[in-house]
Order: sequence, then structure tokens, then C-alpha cells
Amino acid sequence: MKEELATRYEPSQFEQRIYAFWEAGGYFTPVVDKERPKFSIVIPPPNVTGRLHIGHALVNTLQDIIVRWKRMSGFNTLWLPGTDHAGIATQMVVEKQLAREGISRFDVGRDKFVERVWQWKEQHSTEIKDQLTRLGASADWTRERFTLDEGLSRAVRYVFVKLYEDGLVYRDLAIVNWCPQCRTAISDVEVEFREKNGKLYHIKYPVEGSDRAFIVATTRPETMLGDTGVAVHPEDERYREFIGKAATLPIVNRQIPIVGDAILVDPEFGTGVVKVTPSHDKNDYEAGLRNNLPQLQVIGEDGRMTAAAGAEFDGMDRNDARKRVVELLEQQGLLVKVEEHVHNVGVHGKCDTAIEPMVSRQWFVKIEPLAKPAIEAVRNGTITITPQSWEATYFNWMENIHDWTISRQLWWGHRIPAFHCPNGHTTVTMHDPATCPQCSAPVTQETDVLDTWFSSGLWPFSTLGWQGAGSEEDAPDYEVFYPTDTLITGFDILFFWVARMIMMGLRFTGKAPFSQVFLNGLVRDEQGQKMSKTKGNVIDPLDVVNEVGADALRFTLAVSASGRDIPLGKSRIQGYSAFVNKIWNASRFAMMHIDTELRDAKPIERDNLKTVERWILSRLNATTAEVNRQLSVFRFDEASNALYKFFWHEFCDWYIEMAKPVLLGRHGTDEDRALAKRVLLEVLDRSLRLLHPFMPFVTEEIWQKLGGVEPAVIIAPYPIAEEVLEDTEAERLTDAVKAVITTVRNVRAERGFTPKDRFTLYVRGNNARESNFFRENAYLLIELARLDEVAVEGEPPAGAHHDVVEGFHISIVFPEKVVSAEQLERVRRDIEKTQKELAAVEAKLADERFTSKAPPHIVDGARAQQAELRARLEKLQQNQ
RNA sequence: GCGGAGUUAGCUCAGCGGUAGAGCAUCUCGUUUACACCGAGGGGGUCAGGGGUUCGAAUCCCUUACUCCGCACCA
Repeated sequence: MKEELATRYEPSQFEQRIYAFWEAGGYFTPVVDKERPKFSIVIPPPNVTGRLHIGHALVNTLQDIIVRWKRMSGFNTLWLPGTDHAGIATQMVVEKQLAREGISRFDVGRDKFVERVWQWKEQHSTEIKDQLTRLGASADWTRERFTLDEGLSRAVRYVFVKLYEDGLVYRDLAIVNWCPQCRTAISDVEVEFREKNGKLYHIKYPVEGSDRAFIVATTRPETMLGDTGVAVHPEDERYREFIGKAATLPIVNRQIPIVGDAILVDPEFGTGVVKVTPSHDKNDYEAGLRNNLPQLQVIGEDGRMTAAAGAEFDGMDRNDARKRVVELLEQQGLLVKVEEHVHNVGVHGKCDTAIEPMVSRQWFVKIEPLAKPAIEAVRNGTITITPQSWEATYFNWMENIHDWTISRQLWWGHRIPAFHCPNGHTTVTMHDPATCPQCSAPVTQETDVLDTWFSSGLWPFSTLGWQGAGSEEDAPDYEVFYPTDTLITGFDILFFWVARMIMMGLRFTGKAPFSQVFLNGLVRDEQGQKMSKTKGNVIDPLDVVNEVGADALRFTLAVSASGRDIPLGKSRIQGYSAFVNKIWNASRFAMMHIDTELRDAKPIERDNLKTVERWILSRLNATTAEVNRQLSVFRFDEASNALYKFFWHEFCDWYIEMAKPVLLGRHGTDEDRALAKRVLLEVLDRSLRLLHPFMPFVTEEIWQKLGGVEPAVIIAPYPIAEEVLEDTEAERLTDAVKAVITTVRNVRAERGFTPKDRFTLYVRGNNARESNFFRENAYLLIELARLDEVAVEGEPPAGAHHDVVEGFHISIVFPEKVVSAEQLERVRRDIEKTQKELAAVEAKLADERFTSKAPPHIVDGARAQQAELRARLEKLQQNQ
């Protein structure tokens, strides 16, 4: 070896150096070659001005594992990184900044404001890259994209125009979710429901020309100012006679019609009478249209009451108005009762402000024609979603989808390419018109921008240089890398993003944008609580990287990622950092003995291998198969766990210890030693390659020193299982050796001997071959079980401890017979347990239904077990 | 209300038809020359309750209870 590893594992000493080495080597950048098998994946673009949290660390680690695995497996691999302009979120950040200066965006004006957001973006745009770099993300930074880039903006405009021309984008007056805080419309998926304790107010509405009064209930009394009707069920005997008459709206004393509406009113619920506020409630809006009730907007875009609410209320905050309305109703004796009431209040997810349903002119996407093929693509397996249970959620949502509100009254985003003229003509084109094409009047551009998710929906192809359906000008990247293969993202954006990419991809490229979706769970704290700043349980991934290195964090995330939520605590990460340390130290040990560079290493001659060497290669091979299999079905936990178990508990705990006698010259010939070194190199090399996707830094740092043919492990071939390495015989015999050693250690402790006390062990093979095996490998038992001598034949003396282990009879001869009450108790318990097991097996075998109906191999297994238990019992009884 | 997931060792979870597992925690022993971020070993579970299918159920079906997550939402 040219170089040795540092004595201590200190990730900070090499992680950043290694990343720079990869980037300089161009390993993240694939070639543009249609002939080569490719693998491509696009990053879920984080907010450009954001800071990565632990959820980002998870989703990007998982992507990187797949990406590195595919790259090493020979695919021409592209991981395309980038960021999202994140309309509302980013605009809010800059608005807050302005607020600190005591001004609002309206003070600076649209152009200046947008300029400022761009400045902010430029200042922060390298942060995301820096953070992903620290995690080891092997993304192709030469292809980094931003949703407001020229190319992406062009794609956005193309799609909008095309959808408009196809009649799938339309502008209409409708009731939408309005955020009074952000002063914009938002889509249905952006509304989150929070359970809140509220009150249910029961109010009297006197019936015109009668001494009766209807009692209606509402959680929002202030909206009554906008009531334009009262509805009852048309079949309701109690109220049928009043339909067509009018009620008097309290406070404002307006006459409002009483209508019959079977859809809005459930006669079984409450009083069976409903107040109708078409301008401020979705259901009432529909009912209003059905019954020709006028719309009266009493709450404005700013959440304050309008003039239409009456002079007293004009300009009053909607919450204050509620109190005042209740006060007035009480005074007039029209408030019947107030009940405590738990209900769900819709709030804007971004700012937590209660949503105000409001009638407003917005742009929409007619979604059903897009949803149908998107449902079909998942239904017929063109796209698979893992974990599969999410498919039900996907179908449920897609089948009940409503038109998508895409216009936002914001300034930061893709401005809608629609141009209005004073004569009411609207023009939607790829190129800005100078004048109205219909009447030549001057035009002004639509002020609204598009929902951020409109542009993210195009991400898999807009980022690759797509130019429009069937265009000749599509970039080579698009030709080579589209459609992408896998999408890895959080389940929380299944509707926001994944569903929309599927719809847009199918519509505009004719292909599903990816074939596999893996949805990862939410990272929670150790107690399963959501991480939040207020709870103070947030784990910052960069802090962790600084403390224990990226590899430990990555491995912890991988080993926890089964698709469900992940409980993550510092202690857990600490635990896996011990594993990284273990790899480091095992590698140090191996490299002290290895004296051949990997590139000069001769192929291993299997015929010369010892049993334990065939065993470790067989186990490594099984692990290789397992890792590849589990990664292909996104079981990151199973894949990483298989590696953990193999490397630590098979390679380190057993194989290295078993190889030491030979490596250190206590046993065997020079040829044996050379072969042991060769096997050590083989196992280390393959293990590092297998581990590389999970812990790229430490494996690269170590592998570099092995002198491989390839310049870096990042592009070394990923191991695949080879049948020739499988060796069940070696596994069976080595398992027996391990079990015998364990038993000796066990009995030694139970009998109160110290590790320094040495014994003679009798072990008998069941045939000459096996006896010979124990004779040849006696040194393993002697070294690892700390024995004096191993006898393969002859009768053990009386008073020895007898047992049957993995089918082999053993006897441990103590220097003196030590019998304490405690030991006898153990022996008794052992016998009792064995008797119980034997009784269970014999009962089973005595049952004719079992022996006749169970498959033969199970019955045979039970018979073998019976034989072994009988033999063991007999031996154990001799210990008494 | 509809849909989904879960309930297994003190904690976090795996196993999903053939003898209950892992990691962490805990206890005991050990200064073995790769590693004390270590090694060896022990203790600890009627697999939420009830029913069914089966020769056999933690595993499949039904049911009850509780927890979590979507979606919808009744004024």
C-alpha cells in the first residue's frame, strides 16, 4: 500500500476534499448518447431561498443512493438538480424584509419589487447547492435549473397557450379560496383544515307576514350581512308552506326570499333551515346559482367588511364584525343560543390565515381531461407508486378532482401571457402582441402570475430542453434522458406535484414523465413528534454533518427509510456513526496486511480456499444479491441493514477474527497467508463498492488507497451476485464452528470460569469428512474459544459438559468439576426447555392430520428436529 | 362520513402461513497488538382484545378498541 489510512476516522478531514475530487473528475455529468442505457431522475426542486431541513436531507440521500447505485451499475446516469421560485413563499420572505424597513411591496411597485426578489434569489441561490454538496449529492450541477429560467419560462408559456387554445385553460368568475393575508386566490390543495373550538350561533330570522321566525345556525355570524336567502328542504312538511315567501334579515332588515333546495338542506340536521350567503360560502354559492339569489360581497380582499355590509361595518375587520353582529343580535333578542362547537377551519397552509371563500375572476385549468389519462397510467402500471398503499389515495383524489385555480394575485412568478384590450378582448399567445389582434386597441398584460406548481408540473421535461409537443428543436438532453425513470419525493406533495407532473407529462410529451414513484415518509423526532421550531426538536442536517459526518447521517436515514414515517434522534445517528468508524478501523486492519494493489491482484483460485474463506465469500455474495434486490424495490432499510449485518457481524466479528491466526503467522503456510490476504482484499473491495451509495465519502477515501483499476469507487462497477460464490456446505460447517465457539464461551461463563481458563473440547463429526474438517480447523476453535486442545476422536471423560450443537456432539472437559446450585439450576432449565420443545414437536408428529397434510419438507424438518432434540436432551441430562 | 396505515422485548421497528427477530437501552464479564464509536455473554415478549379459516396464524379473513395520516365536511 502506498498510503495508510489515518489512525482516527475524522470525516471533516476528507469529505469536502472528496466531493471536489468527484466534481473535478466530471463523474456527475453523463454523456449525451442515445445508444447507452440511461437512468435519469430529477430533484424535487427546493425553494430557491430556503434552507435544507432534515426532510430534504432524507429525500436527497435516497435519490443519491439510487443514483450512485445506477451509475455504478453501468447506467448513463443523470440526476438533474435545481430550485423552485416558490411564488408565495419567496414573495413572503422579501415582503417581510421590506416590512422591517417599514414599507410594503405596494410602496415600491411591481417592477422594483420583482427586482428585489431577484436580488434576494441571487444572494441565496448557492446555498442549496452548498448544502446538497455537504450531503454528498452526486447531482449534475452543469445542468442546474431554476423554474424561472428562460427555457423553463418558455415551456410554461407554451403549455399555458396550448391549454388555452385547447379550451382547457379558461378565465371565469367563480368562488375561490381567498387568502386575505397574502391577498391572492389559492387552489384547493393549498387549503389546510385545522380543528378549532368555535361557537355555533343560533339566530332568529323573522318570517315576513307571519309571527313565526326561522332559527338558523352559523359559526360565522358576520356573514349574515351578506345573506340573500334562506333555504329549507322542499319536502319538509314543517316549512313547505313558506317557500316563495320572504324572511327579514336581522340588523340590516333586508327582505330575503325563502327557497327550497334539496341539495343544500338536510332536513334531519339542526333546525332544517339554512341561511344562504352566496358570496362567502362554497355550498351557498352553488345554491345561490340554483335559486337565482343575488351575490352580495360583504367581506373584501383584505378581510375587512365592505360598504355592502352597511355603513356601520364598512372597513371593519371580519373578526371584529363578528363580535359586533353578535352584540346587536343579542340586543334585539334575536340570538337564541350559543353552543360550543368544534369544527374544521380552512387556513392557508403558508401563512395560517383563515381562508375566505370569495367570488372572483380567476384562471382555471379544466382538469378532468388531464386527470383521466393520469389515472389510467397508474391503473395500468405504466407508473408504479411505492409504497403501493398510496395508489388508493392517488385514485381517490384524482377521481374527485376539481378544476385547478392557477392564477395568483402575486408579483413573483410566471406572469400569465394573456393580454386584455379595453374592448374586452383577451389574447393568449407565445409572443406579446403590440395591439389587440381583433380590434387593434392597445393591450395590457394580465397582472396575475401562475401557481408555482404549474411550472413545477413541467419540471421533468422543461428542465431537459423540451420545446413543445413534437417540436424538432427539442434539446438532445430531452431526447436522451426523457422520460425520467424514478421520482423520489415526500408524500406530502403527491397532489401538489406528482399528480400534476403525471397529467402535464402525459398531455404534452405523450409519455409518463417517470415510471416509478417512491414516496418517503416524514422525519419525526424520537418520540414520533413532528419536528418544529416551536417544539425545539428540530435536527439541522448540517449540524449533524459537522458533528459526525455526512456518511453517518446518510446511513441512519437509509436504514430508517421503509416508506413510513421515520423517528430520528441524535442517539440513533450516533449509533450508526459507530458503524462508519467500524468500517474505517476494519479497513485499517485489512490494509496493514494487504500488500497487493487491487489492480495487480490475481484472480482467486477457488480450489485452494479454506472453508471459512468460501464461507465469507458466500455470505458476501448473498449480501450482494440482497442489496441489489432491495434497492430495486426501494427498501433502503433492508438494503442498508443487510450491509450493516454482513460487514459488522459476519466480516468483522467472525471472519477477521478467524483470519487472524493465519494473517499473523500463528497458523498455516505462506501460501495460506497469501490467500488469506487476497480474500481480505476481495471482501474489502466488494464491501466498499456495495456500501458506496450509502456512505460515499468514507468508502471513496478508503477505496482510493486500494489501488483499483478505476480512478474512483464512484464509477467502479457495482457488485452483482455470482452463483459460483454460493457455498451452502461452507456455510453449514462455518455456522457449526461459530455455534460451537459460542457454546464454549457460554458454558464457560455459566460455570463461572474466566476467559483465561482453558479447556479441552471433544467434537465429533458425523462422518470422516466432517471429522477431518474439525481436525483441520481445530485452530479456529482453539483461538476463538480459548481452548487447550480439540479432540476429534476418543471418548470424553466423565464429568464433562455435553451438548449437541448444530447437530454435532461436543463435550467440554473442565479442569475440575465445579458444581454450584446456580449451575445446576441452569442445567435444569436448559433440560426443561428442551423437553418442552421436544414434547411440542412430538405432539405434532403424532398428529396424523399434520403428517398427512403438511408439505413433506416441513414434516421431514420436524422429524430431524425431533432427532436432534432427543440427542441433545440425552447429552444435557448427563450434565446433571 | 369515505379511504389508507398502524397496534410485536423498556424504546424505535423488521418479520406477514411452518420452532418469536434486530438496533438502541439495561445487566454481567473482559486494558485479546483494527476499533472502548470495542469484544464476549445474560435477562426481557400469552406478537392490542375476540371470533374464524388451516394439520399449523404474529403472519390470511371477520370484528371490537385505541393511535396516526389523507380526503370530504352539516349550516
